[in-house]
Amino acid sequence: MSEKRRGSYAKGIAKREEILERALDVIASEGYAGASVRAIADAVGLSQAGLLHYFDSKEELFTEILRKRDEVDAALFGGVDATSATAEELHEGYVAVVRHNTDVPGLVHLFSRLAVDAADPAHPAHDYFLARGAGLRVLYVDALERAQREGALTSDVDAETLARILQAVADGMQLQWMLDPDVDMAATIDAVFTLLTAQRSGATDA
Amino acid sequence: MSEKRRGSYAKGIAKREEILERALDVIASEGYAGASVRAIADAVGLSQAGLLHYFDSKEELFTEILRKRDEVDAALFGGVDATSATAEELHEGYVAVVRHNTDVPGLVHLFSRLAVDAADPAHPAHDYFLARGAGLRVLYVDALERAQREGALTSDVDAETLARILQAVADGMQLQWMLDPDVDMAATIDAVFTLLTAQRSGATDA
DNA sequence: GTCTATATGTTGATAGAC
DNA sequence: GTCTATCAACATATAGAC
Repeated sequence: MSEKRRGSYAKGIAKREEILERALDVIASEGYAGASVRAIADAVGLSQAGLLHYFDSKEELFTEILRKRDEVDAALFGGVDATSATAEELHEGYVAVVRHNTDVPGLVHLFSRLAVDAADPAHPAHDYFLARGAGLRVLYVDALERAQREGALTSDVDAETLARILQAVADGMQLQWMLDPDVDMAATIDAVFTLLTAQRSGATDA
Repeated sequence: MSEKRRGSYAKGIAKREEILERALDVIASEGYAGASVRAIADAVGLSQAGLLHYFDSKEELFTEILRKRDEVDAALFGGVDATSATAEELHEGYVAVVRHNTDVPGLVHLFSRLAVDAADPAHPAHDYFLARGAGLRVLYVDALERAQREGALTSDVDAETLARILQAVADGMQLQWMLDPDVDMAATIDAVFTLLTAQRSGATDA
């Protein structure tokens, strides 16, 4: 999982993890303002060159920070690990994550910024975002399809598309929220789930 | 509407517009790759300094390019002008715009990039995005509320929130599409409208 | 109004001492 | 493994000639 690292073994890898965790904390609490390598270096108590000793480039560094964030979030809330969540668990987990994001504006900013930069296939975050999105959607589709079969969810739209919509709303609401922190991201996500579940009476009941 | 411009009058303003239109074409066709002022300058046939003669800064330049884009789009599709669109017209217009965006990846990229940068209240695009979002939502809310009163649309979620969701899906789908151009933005937007309209049988009919 | 030239700043990355 | 020092590569913005 970390094959391309240099001659450094356990010690170096541990330090690398430590750096990422520290960077995560700093960005979360102090925000991301076009964060440069130097800024992160200062924050984690290393020189700029010292920091880049552990990462091939700035872009890789930031990509790894996001990866570490996912890891931490997955541990806190049932992330990509939860293989067989119910739609209700999915709903609650989703809202919980979004609500939590409100407390880490710097990470939201970093995520959005990299999501745009990652459009370039040569950017290290390109594959990260592709894999992340695909992974999340697999998780969603699984839960959504089950809910659809149980009639607890609309079947007017296929689960794959529903998953994309859920992801899009989350990402899009982050943009709105960054622009105006008064916007209630969690409430809006919640409303989407209302839309998905409210209409099961249509073809089934009548 | 353009009061802060310098001593230049009609002539200068016309040139400014010409620059923006040209820049729009170039970015639309050749893409936006972290486009610098110099790149735009080359494209429009001016030196970098010559171009900045018409704009206070790079950030203002790019903001104005987006503004011009809105202007052009509003003329092509019923944009912010259409005051009393029906939900159906809204639906069609929305999908048409999104479909059109597929042909101008550079503009989509620029838009997304600036949407992130505009999180900073000091960025010239901050007010632009705030006003743009608010304007679009007023338009949507108007049409959505009317449709809700007619029972053609779900009333499980208030129109204001629905408008935010629609906006979020569009912005979020752009991120997904930039990452993977195979993603069908228009179809996904279409599915959202399906969600909004499919469930009107719930409380009303039964 | 537009150019050339340049001031000024910042960044990411590297070389080499310790 | 970490630092200091330094580099080259831009970028934007400005000054001043034409």
